[in-house]
Amino acid sequence: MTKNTAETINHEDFLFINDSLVEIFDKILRIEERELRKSRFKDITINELHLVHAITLHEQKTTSAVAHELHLSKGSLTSSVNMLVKRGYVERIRNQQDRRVINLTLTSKGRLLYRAHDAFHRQLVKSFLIGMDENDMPLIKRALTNLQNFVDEATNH
Amino acid sequence: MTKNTAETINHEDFLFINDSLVEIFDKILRIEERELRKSRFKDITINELHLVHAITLHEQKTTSAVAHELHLSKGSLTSSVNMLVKRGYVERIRNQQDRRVINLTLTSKGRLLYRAHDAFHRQLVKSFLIGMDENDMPLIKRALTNLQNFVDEATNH
DNA sequence: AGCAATTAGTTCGATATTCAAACTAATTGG
DNA sequence: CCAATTAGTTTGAATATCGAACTAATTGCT
Repeated sequence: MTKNTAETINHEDFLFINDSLVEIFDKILRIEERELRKSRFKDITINELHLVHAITLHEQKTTSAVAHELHLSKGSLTSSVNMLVKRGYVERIRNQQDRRVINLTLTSKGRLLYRAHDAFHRQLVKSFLIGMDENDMPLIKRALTNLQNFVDEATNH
Repeated sequence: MTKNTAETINHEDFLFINDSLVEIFDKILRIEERELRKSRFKDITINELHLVHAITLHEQKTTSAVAHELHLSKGSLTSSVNMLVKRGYVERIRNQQDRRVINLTLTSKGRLLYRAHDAFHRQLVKSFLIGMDENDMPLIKRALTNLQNFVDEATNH
C-alpha cells in the first residue's frame, strides 16, 4: 500500500461511501419488511423475523441468552416470544436439567421462515460480489474487517 | 476479472461477509445510541437524531417532505417534531408563499448535533479505509455500487 | 438437611412510537 | 366565489419496550 487514503480521503469519496452505507442499511430493512408482506409469512414483523433469526436452527438457546443477544429486557422477550408461539413459529421447551430454564426452538414453520430470510441474505451477499474475482476478496474482507474493528472498539470502549 | 466469485462463492466467504454486514449495522446503531448518551445531547434518541439528520443543515424542507423521506406518517412526524422543538433542536417556520406549509430548520443547537453526528460518520468511513490506497478505491466503490443496485432493484420492483 | 440468596422467566403498569382517520386552515381551479 | 385539494395537527387505538414486583426452581452455606 503506497498511501493511506484514510488520512487524505476527499470529500466526494467520503460522501459516496457514507451515503452508500446509510442508504443500503436503510433500504435493506424496508426490503426485508416488504418481502415479508409478499411472502407466506404475513403475520410476522421485521423485529419478529430477527427474533426468529436469533433463535437459530440448531441451538436451543435460553430466553435470557436471546434477550441478551438482542439487547432486550426479559419482559420484552417474553411477550414477543408469546406472539411467535401463538403464531406457530417458536416452541418453548422446559429444560429438564434445570427446570427454571426455558429453551427456545423453531417449529418447522419457524425453520421455513429462517431459511427464507437466509436466502435473502445470500442474494444480498451475492450481489455485493458481482463482477469480482477471488483476487479481489482479500481487499473486500479487509474493508469489512476494518469496519468490524472500528465498531468493536467503539462498542467496547 | 477472470472469474465471478458471485456464482461460486464458498460458504465461509458468504458467512464472513454476511455476518460482518449484519453485525456492523447492528452495532453502529448501538454505538450511535451510546455516543448520544455520553454527549451533551442526552435528551435525544437515535430516531430523533436521524430526524435531525433528515432535516439537514441548509435546506428548509417541508414537514411532508421529511415524513416521506423517513417513511413516517404526517401524524408521527408532527409529534416527533414537537419533541425536537420543545427541546430546542428544531424550529418551525411558516412558509409565507403558501401559508399551509411549514418549513423545518435546525436551531444552532440542532446544527451542533448534526455536526457531531456527521463527525462520527466521518470516523466510521475513515476506519473503513484504513490501510488502503487510492488504487483500492475503485473496487470498494464497485462493491458498494453493487449493493446499492441490488437494494434499489429490490426496492423498486 | 434446611433455609437464605440467587437465578430464570413471567406479569404488570407506565411510557414511547406509530398509524389512520377526522379535523382545521390555506390554496387552487373552474 | 365556492368546491376540491393540500399541508399539517389532533385524536384514539395498537404495539413495543422497560423496569419492578412476582413465582418457581436451584444453589450455597452452615
